[in-house]
Amino acid sequence: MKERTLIKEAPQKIGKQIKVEGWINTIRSHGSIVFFDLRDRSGILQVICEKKVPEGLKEEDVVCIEGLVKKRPQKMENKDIETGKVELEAQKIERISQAVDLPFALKDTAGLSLPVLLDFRPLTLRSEQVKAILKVEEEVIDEFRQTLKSLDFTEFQAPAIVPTATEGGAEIFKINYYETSAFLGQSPQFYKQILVGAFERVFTVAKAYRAEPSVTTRHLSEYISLDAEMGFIEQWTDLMDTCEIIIKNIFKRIEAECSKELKLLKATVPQISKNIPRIKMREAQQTILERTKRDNTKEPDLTPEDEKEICQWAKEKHGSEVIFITHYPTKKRPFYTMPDKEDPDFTLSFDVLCRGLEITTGGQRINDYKMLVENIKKWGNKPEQFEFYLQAFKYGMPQEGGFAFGAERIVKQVLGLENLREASAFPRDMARIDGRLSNNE
RNA sequence: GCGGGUGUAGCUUAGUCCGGUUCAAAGCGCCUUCCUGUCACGAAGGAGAACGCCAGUUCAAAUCUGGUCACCCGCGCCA
Repeated sequence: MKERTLIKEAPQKIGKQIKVEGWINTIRSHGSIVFFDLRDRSGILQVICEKKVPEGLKEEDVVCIEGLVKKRPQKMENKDIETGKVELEAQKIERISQAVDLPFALKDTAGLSLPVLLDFRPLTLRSEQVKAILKVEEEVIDEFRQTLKSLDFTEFQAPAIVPTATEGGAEIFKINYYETSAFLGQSPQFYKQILVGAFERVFTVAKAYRAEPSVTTRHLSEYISLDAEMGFIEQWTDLMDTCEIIIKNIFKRIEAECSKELKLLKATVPQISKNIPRIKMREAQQTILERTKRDNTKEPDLTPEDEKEICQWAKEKHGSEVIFITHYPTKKRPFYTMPDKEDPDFTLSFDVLCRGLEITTGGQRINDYKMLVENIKKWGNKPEQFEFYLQAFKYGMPQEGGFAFGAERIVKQVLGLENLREASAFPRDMARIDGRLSNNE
C-alpha cells in the first residue's frame, strides 16, 4: 500500500506515482475527460481523469486516488492555486465516503445569510472563507501567548465554574452544582489577580460566559478572553505599553502568516501609528462635540456611535486605526479598579478601540486590602462574599494591573466581519447553541 | 428589555409603494443529453416555490390590514 502524499507536496513529485486522499471540491466534466479539484488539509490539486470516474461522483465525496503527477502544459497552468503547475492523472479512484447533495455551493459562502452559515456549521466550516477566519483567530491567540511568554508571563488555566459573580451586577449563567448551585465564570479576573501573588506575571486563554440579554453583532454568550495580569508595575501606563506590544505583534503576525487569508477575505490589517494614541474619555467626548456637535460630555461612557467617531478622528489625525481611551468614571468600573489619585472620580483604566469597536479593557487594580474591602462595601456588596479573593491582598500584593482582549472581536475588526458570530467556529448566543433553541420546543 | 426592518424554489435575490393573462421571475445548485484542456468550464433541455403561518378587506392578495412565529439590524450592557 502506497503512503499518502499531501497535496501541497505534489509539485515535488512530477513523474511519480502517488496516492492522495481528500474531498472532492469541484467537478468539471467534459464527457470523456473529467477534471476535478481534490482538497485536503494542505491545499487543492487538479485531478484529470479519463473514463474512470465513479458513478455519481459529487462534491464533498471523500476519495482515495492513485495516479501519476504530471507537469501541466504551460498554457494550462493555474496561478490561483499553489499546485497550479501540476496535475494528477488518476489511475485508480476509490470512493471512501459518499456525500448527499449540498444545500448550497461551498465555493462561495460569503453570499450566505448568517442563519444558514450557522445552521449548516459542520459544512460551512469547510469553506475557504470560514477556514480563513479561523486560521486568523488561531494566529491571534497564538501570538498573544507567544508575546506574553517572551515577556516572562506564566500561563495558567482559569476555572469555568465559579461560586459568585465577578464583576458585580452583570448577568451570569447559573448551573446546578451537586446539592447547590454555582455559576459559569464571566471573567478569569479574580483568578489572574490571585495568581499575581504567585507568579507576578500571568496570562490565560479562557472562556468567558455572559448571560446578557443582548442580540447584537458584537456579543457572544461564550467568548474567548485573552487575559493578562502583571505585578510590580511602576505606573499604570506600563499596562498600556504591554498591551501595545501585544497588539503590534498580533498585527505583524497576521500580516506575515495570513496573507492568503487576508486576500481571500479582502481585508487589510489595521493601520497603526508608531505610538498608539492615548486620550482621556472626557477629551474624547470633547473632540466628538467639536467634530459633530453631539454633546455627550456628561455621559459616563462612550456610545457605540462615539467609539466609531473617535476612531475616525484617530485615523485622520494620527494615522492610527487603534486608540487607547483612558480614565473611565469610577462608578462605571468594577470595585477593584484603582481610582486616579489626582481625580478620584476617574480611574486608572483604559479601553482599546479598533476600527470603532472596543477590543480590550484594562487598568490598574486596587492592591491595598483595606481599600479593597472599603470599595466592596461602597459598591453595595459584602466583603465576606469575597473572602477567598481577598486573601490574595490580605497576604501582600504589589502594585498591579492587567487587561483582557476579546479574541473574536480582534478577528472581527481585523477582517472587517459584519457579525462577531462569524469569528467563532461554534457561536453561542441567546437564540442558539449549535442549533436554534427555538427548534427545541 | 426597547426601537426599526425582513420573511418569495435547496441557496442568493427581483417582484410588494401603484392589488388583476411577463405574477410567480432570475442566477447558482439539482436531473437528462452533448462535449479531450477545463479550473466559477461550456451548450441544449428539464424538474423544483400555491410567495413564513393564521385570519380579514376585496369580484380578485406574494402585493393591503391585523395577529402570530422566525430571523436580521440598532440601542442599553459589555470583550
